[in-house]
Amino acid sequence: MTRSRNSPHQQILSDIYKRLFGYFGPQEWWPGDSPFEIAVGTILTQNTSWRNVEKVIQNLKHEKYLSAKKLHEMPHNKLASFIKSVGYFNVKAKRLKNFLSFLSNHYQGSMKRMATAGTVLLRENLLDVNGIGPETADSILLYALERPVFVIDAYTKRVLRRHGIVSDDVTYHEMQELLQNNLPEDVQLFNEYHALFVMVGKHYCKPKPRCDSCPLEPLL
DNA sequence: GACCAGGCACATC
DNA sequence: GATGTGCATGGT
Repeated sequence: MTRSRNSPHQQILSDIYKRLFGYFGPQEWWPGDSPFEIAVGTILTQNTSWRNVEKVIQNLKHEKYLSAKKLHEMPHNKLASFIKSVGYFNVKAKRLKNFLSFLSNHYQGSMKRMATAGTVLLRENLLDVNGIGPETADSILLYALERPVFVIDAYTKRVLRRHGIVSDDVTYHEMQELLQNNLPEDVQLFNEYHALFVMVGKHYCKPKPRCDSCPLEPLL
Protein backbone atom coordinates (compact mmCIF):
# COMPACT_ATOMS: atom_id res chain seq x y z
CA MET A 1 0.00 0.00 0.00
CA THR A 2 1.83 3.06 -1.18
CA ARG A 3 1.12 6.71 -0.68
CA SER A 4 -0.10 8.16 -3.95
CA ARG A 5 -1.33 11.63 -4.53
CA ASN A 6 -4.50 10.82 -6.38
CA SER A 7 -5.53 7.55 -4.86
CA PRO A 8 -9.28 7.06 -5.22
CA HIS A 9 -9.18 6.06 -1.59
CA GLN A 10 -8.30 9.56 -0.50
CA GLN A 11 -11.55 10.94 -1.79
CA ILE A 12 -13.75 8.16 -0.51
CA LEU A 13 -12.18 8.05 2.96
CA SER A 14 -12.49 11.79 3.22
CA ASP A 15 -16.14 11.64 2.10
CA ILE A 16 -16.95 8.91 4.60
CA TYR A 17 -15.41 10.93 7.40
CA LYS A 18 -17.35 14.04 6.47
CA ARG A 19 -20.56 12.10 6.26
CA LEU A 20 -20.07 10.39 9.61
CA PHE A 21 -18.93 13.50 11.40
CA GLY A 22 -21.82 15.47 9.95
CA TYR A 23 -24.26 12.80 11.04
CA PHE A 24 -22.94 11.93 14.50
CA GLY A 25 -20.86 14.94 15.47
CA PRO A 26 -17.76 14.85 17.68
CA GLN A 27 -17.41 11.68 19.75
CA GLU A 28 -15.03 13.02 22.39
CA TRP A 29 -12.91 9.94 22.77
CA TRP A 30 -11.31 8.39 24.76
CA PRO A 31 -13.52 8.78 27.81
CA GLY A 32 -11.05 8.95 30.70
CA ASP A 33 -9.39 11.45 32.99
CA SER A 34 -5.76 10.48 32.47
CA PRO A 35 -3.46 8.60 30.09
CA PHE A 36 -3.16 5.85 32.69
CA GLU A 37 -6.89 5.44 32.99
CA ILE A 38 -7.13 5.24 29.21
CA ALA A 39 -4.42 2.59 29.04
CA VAL A 40 -6.19 0.48 31.66
CA GLY A 41 -9.42 0.89 29.71
CA THR A 42 -7.85 -0.34 26.46
CA ILE A 43 -7.01 -3.65 28.08
CA LEU A 44 -10.27 -4.07 29.97
CA THR A 45 -12.39 -3.37 26.90
CA GLN A 46 -10.87 -6.10 24.75
CA ASN A 47 -13.81 -7.88 23.09
CA THR A 48 -16.08 -6.36 25.71
CA SER A 49 -18.68 -3.62 25.70
CA TRP A 50 -17.48 -0.31 27.08
CA ARG A 51 -20.51 -0.13 29.33
CA ASN A 52 -19.13 -2.97 31.46
CA VAL A 53 -15.68 -1.42 31.57
CA GLU A 54 -16.90 1.98 32.68
CA LYS A 55 -18.38 0.63 35.87
CA VAL A 56 -15.22 -1.23 36.78
CA ILE A 57 -13.06 1.84 36.21
CA GLN A 58 -15.35 4.01 38.31
CA ASN A 59 -15.19 1.40 41.03
CA LEU A 60 -11.39 1.25 40.92
CA LYS A 61 -11.30 5.02 41.09
CA HIS A 62 -13.70 5.18 43.97
CA GLU A 63 -11.59 2.71 45.94
CA LYS A 64 -8.48 4.71 45.01
CA TYR A 65 -6.87 1.73 43.31
CA LEU A 66 -6.50 3.34 39.91
CA SER A 67 -2.77 3.94 40.04
CA ALA A 68 0.12 2.04 38.49
CA LYS A 69 1.64 1.38 41.90
CA LYS A 70 -1.55 0.18 43.60
CA LEU A 71 -2.61 -2.07 40.78
CA HIS A 72 0.90 -3.41 40.35
CA GLU A 73 1.04 -4.40 44.00
CA MET A 74 -2.47 -5.87 44.13
CA PRO A 75 -2.59 -9.67 44.26
CA HIS A 76 -3.93 -11.36 41.15
CA ASN A 77 -7.02 -12.75 42.83
CA LYS A 78 -8.02 -9.42 44.27
CA LEU A 79 -7.55 -7.69 40.94
CA ALA A 80 -9.45 -10.40 39.09
CA SER A 81 -12.29 -10.10 41.55
CA PHE A 82 -12.37 -6.32 41.15
CA ILE A 83 -12.63 -6.47 37.39
CA LYS A 84 -14.98 -9.45 37.33
CA SER A 85 -17.82 -7.76 35.49
CA VAL A 86 -15.75 -6.94 32.40
CA GLY A 87 -15.55 -10.64 31.59
CA TYR A 88 -12.37 -12.67 30.93
CA PHE A 89 -11.33 -11.42 34.33
CA ASN A 90 -8.49 -13.89 34.90
CA VAL A 91 -7.01 -13.22 31.49
CA LYS A 92 -7.38 -9.49 31.83
CA ALA A 93 -5.96 -9.34 35.35
CA LYS A 94 -2.88 -11.03 33.98
CA ARG A 95 -2.69 -8.76 30.92
CA LEU A 96 -3.10 -5.68 33.06
CA LYS A 97 -0.30 -6.85 35.31
CA ASN A 98 1.91 -7.55 32.30
CA PHE A 99 1.40 -3.98 31.17
CA LEU A 100 2.03 -2.66 34.69
CA SER A 101 5.28 -4.63 34.91
CA PHE A 102 6.32 -3.19 31.56
CA LEU A 103 5.47 0.32 32.73
CA SER A 104 7.26 -0.21 36.02
CA ASN A 105 10.38 -1.83 34.54
CA HIS A 106 10.90 0.61 31.70
CA TYR A 107 9.32 3.84 32.88
CA GLN A 108 9.19 3.67 36.67
CA GLY A 109 5.44 3.22 36.43
CA SER A 110 5.02 6.64 34.84
CA MET A 111 2.94 7.29 31.73
CA LYS A 112 4.72 10.62 31.41
CA ARG A 113 8.03 8.85 31.13
CA MET A 114 6.54 6.39 28.67
CA ALA A 115 5.39 9.36 26.63
CA THR A 116 9.02 10.34 26.01
CA ALA A 117 9.52 7.21 23.89
CA GLY A 118 9.36 7.33 20.10
CA THR A 119 6.19 6.02 18.52
CA VAL A 120 7.67 3.25 16.37
CA LEU A 121 9.85 1.71 19.05
CA LEU A 122 7.23 2.06 21.75
CA ARG A 123 4.67 0.31 19.55
CA GLU A 124 7.05 -2.62 19.11
CA ASN A 125 7.71 -2.75 22.85
CA LEU A 126 4.02 -2.66 23.67
CA LEU A 127 3.38 -5.49 21.21
CA ASP A 128 5.96 -7.56 23.06
CA VAL A 129 3.85 -7.37 26.21
CA ASN A 130 1.78 -10.54 26.44
CA GLY A 131 -1.85 -9.54 26.13
CA ILE A 132 -1.27 -6.36 24.14
CA GLY A 133 -2.04 -6.83 20.48
CA PRO A 134 -2.19 -4.29 17.64
CA GLU A 135 -5.50 -2.70 18.55
CA THR A 136 -4.62 -2.28 22.21
CA ALA A 137 -1.14 -0.94 21.44
CA ASP A 138 -2.50 1.51 18.90
CA SER A 139 -5.31 2.62 21.23
CA ILE A 140 -2.73 3.44 23.89
CA LEU A 141 -0.60 5.29 21.36
CA LEU A 142 -3.46 7.29 19.86
CA TYR A 143 -5.76 7.92 22.79
CA ALA A 144 -3.41 7.97 25.77
CA LEU A 145 -0.30 9.40 24.12
CA GLU A 146 -1.80 11.31 21.20
CA ARG A 147 0.36 9.76 18.52
CA PRO A 148 -0.85 9.79 14.91
CA VAL A 149 -1.67 6.07 14.68
CA PHE A 150 -4.96 4.83 13.22
CA VAL A 151 -6.69 2.27 15.42
CA ILE A 152 -8.33 -0.60 13.54
CA ASP A 153 -11.01 -2.76 15.09
CA ALA A 154 -13.84 -5.12 14.19
CA TYR A 155 -16.16 -2.18 13.48
CA THR A 156 -13.67 -0.52 11.15
CA LYS A 157 -13.34 -3.70 9.16
CA ARG A 158 -17.06 -4.34 9.04
CA VAL A 159 -17.86 -0.84 7.77
CA LEU A 160 -15.07 -0.82 5.17
CA ARG A 161 -15.99 -4.31 4.09
CA ARG A 162 -19.70 -3.60 3.74
CA HIS A 163 -18.94 -0.70 1.50
CA GLY A 164 -16.59 -2.68 -0.69
CA ILE A 165 -13.45 -0.82 0.27
CA VAL A 166 -11.58 -3.84 1.62
CA SER A 167 -11.91 -7.58 1.12
CA ASP A 168 -12.84 -10.06 3.80
CA ASP A 169 -9.31 -11.38 4.25
CA VAL A 170 -7.70 -7.94 4.70
CA THR A 171 -5.23 -7.74 7.58
CA TYR A 172 -5.02 -5.25 10.43
CA HIS A 173 -1.83 -3.85 8.99
CA GLU A 174 -3.30 -3.44 5.51
CA MET A 175 -6.29 -1.49 6.82
CA GLN A 176 -4.06 0.68 8.97
CA GLU A 177 -1.84 1.50 5.99
CA LEU A 178 -4.87 2.22 3.85
CA LEU A 179 -6.17 4.77 6.33
CA GLN A 180 -2.85 6.29 7.34
CA ASN A 181 -1.62 6.60 3.76
CA ASN A 182 -4.78 8.19 2.43
CA LEU A 183 -5.58 10.66 5.19
CA PRO A 184 -3.69 13.64 6.56
CA GLU A 185 -1.50 12.61 9.49
CA ASP A 186 -3.60 14.24 12.16
CA VAL A 187 -4.09 12.93 15.69
CA GLN A 188 -7.46 14.61 16.15
CA LEU A 189 -8.71 13.25 12.81
CA PHE A 190 -7.58 9.71 13.63
CA ASN A 191 -9.13 10.01 17.08
CA GLU A 192 -12.50 11.12 15.76
CA TYR A 193 -12.56 8.88 12.72
CA HIS A 194 -12.02 5.67 14.64
CA ALA A 195 -14.65 6.65 17.19
CA LEU A 196 -17.07 7.35 14.33
CA PHE A 197 -16.43 3.90 12.85
CA VAL A 198 -17.38 2.44 16.21
CA MET A 199 -20.49 4.60 16.39
CA VAL A 200 -21.80 3.70 12.95
CA GLY A 201 -20.79 0.07 13.39
CA LYS A 202 -22.59 -0.19 16.69
CA HIS A 203 -25.87 1.44 15.71
CA TYR A 204 -26.25 0.99 11.97
CA CYS A 205 -23.69 -1.28 10.34
CA LYS A 206 -24.62 -4.24 12.51
CA PRO A 207 -23.41 -7.84 12.10
CA LYS A 208 -26.85 -8.85 10.89
CA PRO A 209 -29.15 -8.44 9.21
CA ARG A 210 -26.79 -6.06 7.40
CA CYS A 211 -27.25 -2.32 7.33
CA ASP A 212 -30.09 -0.64 9.10
CA SER A 213 -30.68 2.63 7.23
CA CYS A 214 -26.97 3.35 7.20
CA PRO A 215 -26.07 7.06 7.13
CA LEU A 216 -23.45 6.23 4.50
CA GLU A 217 -25.91 4.67 2.05
CA PRO A 218 -26.64 7.61 -0.27
CA LEU A 219 -22.93 8.38 -0.37
CA LEU A 220 -21.64 5.05 -1.58
C1' DG B 1 -31.82 -18.70 24.76
C1' DA B 2 -29.05 -16.91 21.04
C1' DC B 3 -26.20 -13.34 19.83
C1' DC B 4 -23.03 -9.66 20.43
C1' DA B 5 -19.47 -6.76 22.72
C1' DG B 6 -14.08 -0.98 21.18
C1' DG B 7 -9.02 -8.95 21.22
C1' DC B 8 -5.44 -11.85 22.07
C1' DA B 9 -2.64 -15.96 22.74
C1' DC B 10 -2.01 -20.54 21.99
C1' DA B 11 -2.69 -25.40 20.20
C1' DT B 12 -2.98 -28.09 16.33
C1' DC B 13 -2.81 -29.37 11.65
C1' DG C 1 0.52 -19.99 7.55
C1' DA C 2 -4.15 -20.73 8.42
C1' DT C 3 -7.71 -22.29 11.13
C1' DG C 4 -9.94 -23.28 15.57
C1' DT C 5 -10.57 -22.56 20.47
C1' DG C 6 -10.56 -20.72 25.35
C1' DC C 7 -11.36 -16.87 27.99
C1' DA C 8 -16.60 -14.86 30.83
C1' DT C 9 -19.72 -11.18 32.15
C1' DG C 10 -23.70 -8.39 30.91
C1' DG C 11 -27.00 -6.21 27.68
C1' DT C 12 -30.45 -6.81 23.83
